[in-house]
This record gives sequence, structure tokens and C-alpha cells, in this order.
Amino acid sequence: MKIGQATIKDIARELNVSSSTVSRALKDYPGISDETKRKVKELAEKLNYRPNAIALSLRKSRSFTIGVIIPEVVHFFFSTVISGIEEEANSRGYNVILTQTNEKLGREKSSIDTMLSNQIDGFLVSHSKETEDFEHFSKLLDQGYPIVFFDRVPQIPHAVNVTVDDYKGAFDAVSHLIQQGYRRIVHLSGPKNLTISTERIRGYKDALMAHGIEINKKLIVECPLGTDDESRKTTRQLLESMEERPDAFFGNNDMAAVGAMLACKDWGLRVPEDIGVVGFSNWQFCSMIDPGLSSVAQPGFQMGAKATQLLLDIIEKKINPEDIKESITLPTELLIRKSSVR
Amino acid sequence: MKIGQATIKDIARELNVSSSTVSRALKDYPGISDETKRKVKELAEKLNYRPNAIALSLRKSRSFTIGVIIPEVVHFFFSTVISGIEEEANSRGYNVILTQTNEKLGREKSSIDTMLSNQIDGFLVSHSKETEDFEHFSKLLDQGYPIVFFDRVPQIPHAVNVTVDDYKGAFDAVSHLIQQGYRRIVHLSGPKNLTISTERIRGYKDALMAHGIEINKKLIVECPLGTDDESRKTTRQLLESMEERPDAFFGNNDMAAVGAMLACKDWGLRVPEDIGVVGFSNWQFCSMIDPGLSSVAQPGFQMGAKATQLLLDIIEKKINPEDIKESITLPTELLIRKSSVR
DNA sequence: ATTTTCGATGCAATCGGTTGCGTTGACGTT
DNA sequence: AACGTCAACGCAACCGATTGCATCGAAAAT
Repeated sequence: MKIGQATIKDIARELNVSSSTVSRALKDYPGISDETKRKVKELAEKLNYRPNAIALSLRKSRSFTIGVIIPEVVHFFFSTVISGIEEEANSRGYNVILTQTNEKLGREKSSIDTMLSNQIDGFLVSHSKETEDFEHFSKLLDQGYPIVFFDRVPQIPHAVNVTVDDYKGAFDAVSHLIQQGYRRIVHLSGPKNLTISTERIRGYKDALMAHGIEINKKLIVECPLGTDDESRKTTRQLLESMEERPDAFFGNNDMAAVGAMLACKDWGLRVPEDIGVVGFSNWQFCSMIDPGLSSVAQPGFQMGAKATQLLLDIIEKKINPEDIKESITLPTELLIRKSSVR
Repeated sequence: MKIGQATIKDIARELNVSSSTVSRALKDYPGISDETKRKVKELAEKLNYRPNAIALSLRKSRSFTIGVIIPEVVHFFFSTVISGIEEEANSRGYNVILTQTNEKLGREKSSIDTMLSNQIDGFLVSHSKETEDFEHFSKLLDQGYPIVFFDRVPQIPHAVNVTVDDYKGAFDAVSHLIQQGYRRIVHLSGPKNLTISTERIRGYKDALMAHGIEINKKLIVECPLGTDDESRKTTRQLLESMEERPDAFFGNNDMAAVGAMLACKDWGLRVPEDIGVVGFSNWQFCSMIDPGLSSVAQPGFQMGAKATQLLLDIIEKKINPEDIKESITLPTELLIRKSSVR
């Protein structure tokens, strides 16, 4: 494109050979004289020749591009995942095209459409909060398109999923709170239609049960947005309405945990003396706030890299998606800071 | 691609017409009978036909894809910009392909190469910290490729740049500190080869001078990494070594400001009573920490959207880059929180 | 009845690169 | 001299869609 991008034909014309010869010379095929190869390569260098990837894509029906569909870019965890994706894809010679759904199902579907038009070689998907029906994905899988889901994974049999160990992360976090002597532990949960949310709820419940603490459904409060403002309000209402006040908060994410922490401070409670708080994700700010926020670290970069690695292996037929029986689960790690230690 | 993506030829064969007829029927060209149009569209719908964007790109020498080159994805400000880019590009029918340089000049150059191979229609660039020579960009401009630079803009005459008003942001921040009675104000600056850094330094100096305070070069300390750890150490050293201690910190970014704040707390100083702190960027965590961090907000989303809008207008020849005389500057806004008010 | 007109459609080149197969000519062999 | 061998290269089809320029047949005009 543009004025002056040299093509194989330009080289061929200049050297009075056919374009096939140029093509073969550039790729060191046998059956081309060294002399010709030399001349072709020289001229290619001089003209600053760059193969046209579009033409190649058309011919090979391969674009060496993968499509990433993600709820939000401005999100510490997701941006970390993107970084991992970008690194791995780049090192294996693939491009990354990116769309964010802003949590809208409609944009998820239209993203798929434009990506299909662009002949991408495979999808990396973390679905939106609105997505409850996964047919638009299973249709793609049936048609044979490679897809790897990460973090927000759908309930589709035989889908290749990469997640972190949400269950164990939650279990560890809540166990830690219990060991520190907290008993009435609130879980500020995520939307119930997300597997990550239900897994964390499961971890929360199991940790309580493992320590002989009865589960009180009133202590599981949904914070669908996951913002600090939302959880701040929710927490205040909770403190106002409950006869016996909670003594700890386990947030589905760090923003929710911070919101709870701020609400408790507003209410005159001290963290960690009166209230223990643990978050999930280990966002950057956890170590910057006072007191430092304990949090369950999720390896976002590794998740992106691993998902990409799987996808490219599937695309390049190095592995068969049907051989992957269960979800890939990456370990989480509880990082203990001041907010939960008394 | 893949098994079963229908093409125009499939439709043509099935209907016993030529592919030209199908192409024209789909686009409602005159000269095709209504009957044929109906049949073609019906079958296209049934076969779930999607035009092959790759073939179109080859034919038109246009890919409807723009390339974004950015230092880091995991960065609140840049991810916000990406979000703006993605929104604007998407709404105008363009794809976004993304690469991060991780602040490496080499990756900046290789990104350009692969993007050129992929026939992208234009570039959006924020250059790396390593980049001090801009020839690889000016060469592209000479060849006629549309480029819009944002935030980290190069010193190339006639380049189209989108920045925020770094100078005024810094000027306002420092003026505010002075008004609050702080006098010995340290500036934790960014790398000197970035225009954004030098502009902020200029704003810092001018604010001091405007209030009749002498500039002390020892109070301008470079924090090239811009991490909280780095500035925490730098600040500690500063507190240890100076005979007359500073009473305020203006950070080149929020991380640096937080680092300073933490170091001061470690040192037994109170914020804002003993030390005033102002950051730059207004990251999410500014309102979550205690005390809340005053900061200069930069409109990242708007910057991304504006830069994309300009780029697409140049690509579509709606505007001529040469008509854009000066840099586009977006307003900054000082948000005052507790960290700088006594 | 012959010519003109025009609606409806097909042919073939094109974008840039790849690749199976055929062609050419120099050389060696019998 | 006649034939086989092989290195070196060209031809043309192909990937999917677009588009200027035929072409064809039937209705309208003469």
C-alpha cells in the first residue's frame, strides 16, 4: 500500500526474471542459481521489500492474527492478561487484534462477526457479565474455530478453559481470616452467573464449614458492579441494618474490599483491629493503601501467556483440543498484609 | 476459511450465476433483476455468508486496521487511552492491532515492520523511554504513512501530536501547593528525554517563579522508572541527606507521589500536616488511599478517541495533516484531595 | 422484417504471493 | 548423432472479491 511499497513484481521486472523466481530466490528454494539469489536479495534489500502479509493470508487462508475479546481494557487484571497474550503471540509471530465488549453481549457478538470477517486464526475470550447463553460460542466451536476461554469461562462441554484457582484462593483467604480470630465474615460476591464468582463463594463456604462455622446467607452480599463506591454503600447499609455487626470482609475483588474498608473507617471502626479485610486480585494499589490490603494474587500475565500458548498450539495442530480434558487451573497465592492481621 | 466459510463462488455455483452477479446483487447494484437479488440475498443469509475482509484488503490496498504502538498495556493511563482508541475505531469500522514495546526501542522498530507487512492504514504511537532518535518515524512520515502521536510525542516538525496540557497541569499543582503554604517543594521528575517530563518541569519552575520562590536544582530529582519503590528510596535518601528538609512533593506521576508519601510516613512525618503531596494522572487508587492523593487528571479516554479521530480523518482524506499546525492539547484538571490541604 | 436499444448477466483482469508442472538448453553418455 | 539428464527458470492457476467491458436476447422502434 501507499506510494512505493515494493512488490515481488517490481523486483522481477527490474531483474528480467519471473515473479516465481523472485519468490523462490527470496526463500532460498533449491533450483535457483546462487547468482540469481544474490541479485534478488540485493535488490529486495535496496527497495526495502516487505512481503505483503495480506496476500499471504489470502493464499494460505491463514492470517497469523488472533482475536482477543475482553470485557474491559481499563482493569488491572485484564490489562495484565493482555500483556501476557501480547508477549506470547508476538514471540510466535502472531498479531493481536483487540476488542472490548464493555460487558455488553451485543458487542461480544458483533466482535465475533468482524473477527470472522478478518479471517483470524483463533479466539481468546473472556465473556461479558451479560452473557448467560453461550450458543454464539458453541456454534463457533462446532464450526471448528479454535477458541480458548480465560478467566470468565463459559459452561460449554469440551471447551478449553484457562482459569486461576478461584476456589482455593477464596478458601485460603477465608481460612486466614478465621485463623486471625474473625468469625462473622461477610463475602462481597460477584455476579452469580459468572463461574469465578460461584467458585469463590464455594471456597468461602467450604472454608467456614471446614472450621465449623455455620454459613449465614445474609453474610453473602452481591456486588455486581465490583466498584469501590458500590461496596462502600453496600457495606454501610449492612453496618446500619445488622444487629450483630460483622467483623471481617472478604471481597470478590480488591475494589470491593477497599470500598468495605473505607465504609468501616467512616463508621469509626479500625482495620484490622475491629475489622479484617481481604481482597482478590492483588491490584497494584494493595500495597499503597493504609493499612496494606491482604489479597489473593492471580497470575494474570501467566494466564494470558498460557491461554495464548494453548490457542496457538491448537491452531498449529500441535495439540488436539479434545485431548484437553479439564480446565487449566493456575495457582493463586494469598498475600497477607496488615488489613487482616491482628 | 476453516471448513465451511461460504464464499461468493459458493453462492454463484449454487444459483448458476457468475460471481460478478452475486457480488453486485449483494451490494444492490443497478442492472441486476430483483428476482436474482432476492435469491442471492436469501442464500447468502442461509449460508451465513461473510465477506472476506482479507480479499477486500488485497484488492483495495486498505485493511481498515490501525496499529497501536504503546510502551505498556498494564498502566492505568495507557489502558484508558487504549479504551478510547478502541471505542472510536470500532465505531468507525476499523480494527485495532496492538503491540507494546515494554519501553524498548528495538521492539518499537520491529512493531513498525510487522505492521507495515500487515498493510495497516495508519499508526497511533506513544514512543518508548529508550527512543531518543526519531528517524524511524520520520521516514514513515516521508513515505506518506498516516501517523498520529499521543502523550509521548516526538520532536518531529509537522508531526500530528495529541497531548494533555502537561505544563498547565504542573503549574496548577505547584501553585496549589504554594497557596497551601508549602515552600520547599520537591519535584520527582520523569526521564528528561520525554517531552511530557520537560513540560512538567517547566510548569513546576514557572509556578515557583510566578510566586517569587527561587528554584533550587537540588529539589528536582529524576525518577526514571516512575515506580513507587523507586521514589520511596529516592525520597528516603533525600530526607536523610538534606540539612533543611522539603515540605512538599510534586510527583511526575501518581506512583512516584505515593512512594514519596510512604517514605515520609516511614520517616515519621504527617501528610498533609508536615508534608504536602500532589501526583499526576489521577489513577484509580488516588481516592482509595489515606489521605486521598491530590492529582492532576489527564483525560486518557478522550486522548485516545481524539487521536484516533484525527488519524482516521487523515486516512480518509477528510483532513490534511499539513493543515494541523500545532499540537492538539487536551485540558488537565487538578483534583484536590486531603494530601495537599492543611 | 430489420435495426436499435437496453436490461441482465458473464468474462477476465486485478490485488501480491505461492507452487505444481512444464520448458529450455547445456552437458554427458553410448 | 541421437538420446537422456538435470539445473534453472517460466507459465498459469489459485486465494476471494471487485469492476470495466463485452455479450446476449428480447422488446421497441423504424
